[in-house]
Amino acid sequence: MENFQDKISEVVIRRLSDYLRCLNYAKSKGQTLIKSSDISTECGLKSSIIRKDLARFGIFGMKGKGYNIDELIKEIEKILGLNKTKNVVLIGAGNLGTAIIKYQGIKNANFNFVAAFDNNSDKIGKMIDNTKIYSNERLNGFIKKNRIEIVLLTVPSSETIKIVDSLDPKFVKGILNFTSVILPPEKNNIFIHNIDLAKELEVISYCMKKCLS
Amino acid sequence: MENFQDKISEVVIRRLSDYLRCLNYAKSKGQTLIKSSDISTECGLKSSIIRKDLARFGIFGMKGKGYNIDELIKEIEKILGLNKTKNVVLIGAGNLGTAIIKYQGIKNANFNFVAAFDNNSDKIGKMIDNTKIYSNERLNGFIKKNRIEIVLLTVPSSETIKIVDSLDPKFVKGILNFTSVILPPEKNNIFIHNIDLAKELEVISYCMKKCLS
DNA sequence: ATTTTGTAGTAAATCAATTCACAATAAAAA
DNA sequence: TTTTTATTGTGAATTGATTTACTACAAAAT
Ligand SMILES: NC(=O)c1ccc[n+]([C@@H]2O[C@H](COP(=O)([O-])OP(=O)(O)OC[C@H]3O[C@@H](n4cnc5c(N)ncnc54)[C@H](O)[C@@H]3O)[C@@H](O)[C@H]2O)c1
Ligand SMILES: NC(=O)c1ccc[n+]([C@@H]2O[C@H](COP(=O)([O-])OP(=O)(O)OC[C@H]3O[C@@H](n4cnc5c(N)ncnc54)[C@H](O)[C@@H]3O)[C@@H](O)[C@H]2O)c1
Repeated sequence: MENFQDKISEVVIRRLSDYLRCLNYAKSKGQTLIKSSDISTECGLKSSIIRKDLARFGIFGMKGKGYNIDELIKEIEKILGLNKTKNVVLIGAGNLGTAIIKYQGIKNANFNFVAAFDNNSDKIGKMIDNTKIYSNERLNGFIKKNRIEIVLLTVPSSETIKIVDSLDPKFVKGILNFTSVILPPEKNNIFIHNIDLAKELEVISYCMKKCLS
Repeated sequence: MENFQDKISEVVIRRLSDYLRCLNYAKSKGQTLIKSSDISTECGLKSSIIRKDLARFGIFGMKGKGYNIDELIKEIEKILGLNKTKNVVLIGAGNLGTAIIKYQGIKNANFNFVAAFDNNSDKIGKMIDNTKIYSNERLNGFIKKNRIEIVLLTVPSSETIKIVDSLDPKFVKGILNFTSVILPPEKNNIFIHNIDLAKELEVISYCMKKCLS
């Protein structure tokens, strides 16, 4: 249904993620149908682009009525690959890593937060909430055995490259990189996204300046 | 120099931030000149777009030689508004907030991390590293007195809207919102950027799926 | 039945971003 | 000098994304 697709750009995928949030919200209020114009106000977009985005993936609504929310959620989840649970580990259980481990948001939905890894012997063997911290040495065995597909990386920046290069692309398909080493969008067939606090601050800084002029 | 500018899109600003990182790296290695093609390999872009981005802001290199690194850094910092220090506070000194407070990365450069705020009496008055945690009640007075321009928001999502609406746009010009409530890019004349972990995971999930097909 | 209403679907038009391709020019080499 | 070399700067071409504007339906109202 969405595989006779040419090239989908990342902005489209980001919009689908917005639609999904909006749909779940509408559903939580008991709605069962939604108009493209409702999604559009909620997400700050033109309604036509929403219809176009959906049509592109072979998703159609009912003329005069709108889209069926449940169906739409299911379709978008399928497109985003959220219909199949993915196993996730975190590497580097420091300040940021601990915050993420404690954060419940990830454990919902379709991401199965399995374990954390660290190389500090004070931390190895401890639990953070329900998540056990293992020694880094067991990382690759664990990834293989537990079919880990996603890695959250929160080690010191000096360790970033070494760890990324050690991950087995046979299993690991995606990395969310929180370190300040900016990695390319793909490396060894693993997709990488950088969460770059410095860049976000710089963008905000620019916007603020413009607003004054 | 950069104000007879029409409309600059956010992607250009994000690229400037990339160039800056690349330039600082080259500088740290002792280079004084850099070619657009060097920046281009480092940032994964075509060299022509780098030259075009820079020319657009009235920044020019030397034909046959390249760009002067120091000058380029200074110009980009000016464009991004990094030449003037900005005061920053964090609201919500919980798990994530504490990690950010302890993170040294922000304190460098041009962001002056001033204080944290919380409404939990167990936390008020304590220090996290060198940052003091104040009561939320003192927030607006503090913002006014200390000319706080940027807020990092790490409160529980249920508190997000209330706090955003309480911030005085006379002083606060930008918010980095880490909560799971997604805010519009601008509200009450304050620029807002959302750092949305769920969305990043969804995008990664999509990329992974595509890679398998 | 027939008309009206509301909203989806989409082709064409517009707007925006990127890349190409090459002239301009400064420095280095001959 | 003159020639060669390297790299910038930029108009034109291309590619991509968004918006407009209108048609096609389906349901509701008359
Ligand atoms: N804290 C933040 O808010 C924040 C913000 C932006 C970026 N970052 C980045 O996130 C990363 C982590 O920051 P932090 O503040 O949590 O640092 P931290 O020092 O508190 O945590 C790093 C953890 O990684 C562990 N570690 C070190 N080497 C390791 C290895 N080879 N394998 C496994 N574990 C290893 C350490 O034992 C430690 O527990 C850094 O790269 C930092 O630049 C942090
Ligand atoms: N921890 C993460 O990795 C992570 C990741 C993504 C998003 N988030 C989001 O970040 C936010 C914070 O997450 P957390 O894990 O640090 O939660 P947390 O509960 O540990 O921290 C929240 C802090 O805010 C304080 N607080 C509550 N109400 C307040 C108010 N009105 N004014 C000031 N302070 C107030 C609390 O006392 C607490 O210290 C949440 O919205 C969460 O959804 C967290």
